[in-house]
Amino acid sequence: MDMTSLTKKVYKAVLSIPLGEVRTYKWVAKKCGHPKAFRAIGQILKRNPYPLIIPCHRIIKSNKDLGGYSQGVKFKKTILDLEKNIKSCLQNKE
DNA sequence: CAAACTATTCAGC
DNA sequence: GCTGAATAGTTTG
Repeated sequence: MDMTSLTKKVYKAVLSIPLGEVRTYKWVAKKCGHPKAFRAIGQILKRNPYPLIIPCHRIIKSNKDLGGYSQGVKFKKTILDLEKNIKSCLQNKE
């Protein structure tokens, strides 16, 4: 398990993102203490050994652009919409 | 150890 | 709004 300086911090940062919410690479980079490692973070997420335990689909570009996804941007969009649906369901409690 | 690659970001026009 | 250049870290040889 390559827990490099960024990897470890990125994991926690990404896992800290609320359901249905999205953060930018810069946001994660800054939270990790590496405000200029936004690209390296993308690399880690892309090559991350556990894409299932890491909500890497919640990471998008600063322009609100999806950016990319290890399993396909299309899938990423689907998950984002799905998470929003789940969030909506949780708030819709009577 | 050095080079190459990258799911990005910023600046200029 | 789009194109070009820059930056920082991971990965591979």
